[in-house]
Amino acid sequence: MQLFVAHGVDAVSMRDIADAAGMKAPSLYAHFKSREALVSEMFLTGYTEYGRRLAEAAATPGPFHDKLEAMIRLICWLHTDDPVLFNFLLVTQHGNLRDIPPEAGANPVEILCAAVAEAMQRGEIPQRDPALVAAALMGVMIQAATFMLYGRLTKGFIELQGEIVGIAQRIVS
Amino acid sequence: MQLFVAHGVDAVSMRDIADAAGMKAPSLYAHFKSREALVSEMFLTGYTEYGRRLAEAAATPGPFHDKLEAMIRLICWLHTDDPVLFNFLLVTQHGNLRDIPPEAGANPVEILCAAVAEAMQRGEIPQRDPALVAAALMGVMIQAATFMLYGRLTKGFIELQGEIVGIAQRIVS
DNA sequence: TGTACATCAGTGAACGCGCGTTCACTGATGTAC
DNA sequence: TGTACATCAGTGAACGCGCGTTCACTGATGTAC
Repeated sequence: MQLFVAHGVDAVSMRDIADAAGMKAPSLYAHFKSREALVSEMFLTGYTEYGRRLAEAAATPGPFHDKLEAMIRLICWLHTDDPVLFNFLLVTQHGNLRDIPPEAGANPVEILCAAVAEAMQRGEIPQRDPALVAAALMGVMIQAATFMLYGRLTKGFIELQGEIVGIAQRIVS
Repeated sequence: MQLFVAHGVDAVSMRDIADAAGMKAPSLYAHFKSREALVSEMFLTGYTEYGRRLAEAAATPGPFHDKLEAMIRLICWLHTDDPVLFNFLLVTQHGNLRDIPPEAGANPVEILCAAVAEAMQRGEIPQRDPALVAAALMGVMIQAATFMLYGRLTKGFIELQGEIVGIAQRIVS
């Protein structure tokens, strides 16, 4: 993942990957059917794990504001805990998002959209286009991560957590 | 650009590009020094043009809220006017952003950051981390565009313009 | 304990392929006299 | 008007390279008797 983030997914060869893993290229084929399978398995594993965890946070009992805060804090924590994984998902999203099975279960985007839509139906937050509001919430996190990746934001998610929760609350208010 | 957006930048060969342009691959070298030069010239041209236009919108006279609204509406318009260019910039950002010269002049991100920071200094909006607030504003636009690209948001920027302006105003409030 | 065999992660060498790129050449168009 | 030449965007054929991938083989480890 470090290689993919540093050089871009398509600039990394099977030999590069094998080197980083301390083996030779042919050995990789004992673990992955093909290069494409390797990349998409890495992506899907991380992506669904994020989905699973986000679903937990979305299940926080109480009002929507609590759920939202739990989700935001979770994402901040995930980024801080394993920046390489987060950035890998960030950088490769456009190459892999097309092929994600649309099954809602463990898809972070789907989960956020659902949580927002539900809160609107219950009248906990003002009725707006739920997909747009979900996009706005995701956008804050993703763009903040992007700014960090390119050094435009020097503080990390841990320090910014509080401010981000504030922004999110205002978005849904 | 259509090819790049549809298949990903690295999946498109010089022969593909030449075909789409109604010529043969070697002819491309009369116009671009190399494949890399072709891609980065396409990116940089679009990116700086966006920067130029955004700088105009940021120069809207009056209070920050007017500037912000002008910028949001401009971005909505740019996306609607030439979705292929917008999506090209969206999808290729992570491959090209690293090599952008840091000269502030025509860099959309820089311009937004500067506008936000200035409004904070003048006390027009609450003092927060300007880079984070700028990231949040960009994030809304970019993630909305991403949702549209992957069919998760069926409405276009024209219809959503008003709601997006509202979200942006709440972010900086 | 010692011997024979099975297992299996890992490897060296090689494959065919499609890529980016080069280059001598073409042939239409413009220009000079 | 006709002829000779200059210009130059575009091309066909070919190049070397590094890629993903295959496959027969290795050699360490575990197991049966």
